[in-house]
Amino acid sequence: MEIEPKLCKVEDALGILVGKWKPIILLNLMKEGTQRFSELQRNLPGITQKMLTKQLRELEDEDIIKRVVYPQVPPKVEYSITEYGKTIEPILADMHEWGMKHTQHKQQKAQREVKSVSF
Amino acid sequence: MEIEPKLCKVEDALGILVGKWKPIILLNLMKEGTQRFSELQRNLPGITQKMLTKQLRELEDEDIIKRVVYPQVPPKVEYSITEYGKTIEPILADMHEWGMKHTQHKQQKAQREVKSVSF
DNA sequence: CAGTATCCCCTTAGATACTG
DNA sequence: CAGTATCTAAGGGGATACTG
Repeated sequence: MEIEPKLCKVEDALGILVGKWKPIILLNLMKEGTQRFSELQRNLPGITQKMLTKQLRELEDEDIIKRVVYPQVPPKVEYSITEYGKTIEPILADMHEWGMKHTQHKQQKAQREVKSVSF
Repeated sequence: MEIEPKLCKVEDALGILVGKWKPIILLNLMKEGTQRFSELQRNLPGITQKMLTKQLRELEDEDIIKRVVYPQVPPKVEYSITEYGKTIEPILADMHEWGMKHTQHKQQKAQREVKSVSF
């Protein structure tokens, strides 16, 4: 690999994904496609309006998602992944895969530790 | 791709990398190999002892790095990437690559915005 | 419906000083 | 050398109420 630590851009990519709700928001939009604000809120149990708004704005600022406002009453706002945003999908997929293996790894480690102290 | 959002393990992988110094610590250990506490501190300008200790402990807890204490005076402690820890290297590489493209993307976007308001 | 505006808590991270 | 311990500031995130 050989990434020169001084020139490291990992943080830049990380910054997009960091935020309690960002990965799950992205996965939702990627899987379900375009959604309204209220739909997203329904699909993200526990998120508050404030947090949903904030995370969406940040993702929008990075060009990962697109926000379309329909000038009508009551308001209608739709969110979707941009073409550019789709380029981050493989990274999410890899992280998901690694995360699954890591869950396993930790379970195995925990098992070993239990055995070594039991008698 | 199709990650089921409810079963998403992205957060688990993300948790390993999140922390102001973790990516750079990992890249240093991956590139330079085994290093002592003081070497790491030298290679990470600006980090405090407290932060370095904390991030190292967290990475150690996740089995990503290994800590070896030599019982001598003055103390000598060496840190290195575990075999298991190396499995996260491709993800760092991908994030670095994506991060470089993202930097470009943002610059191009900024250029377009400057042009559209100039005359 | 799709947000703002407040208030509040907790965690993260930095600065600094101390120790086996 | 390789850490702890303590204090503090800043920000992330939650609960709740209000609005065009």
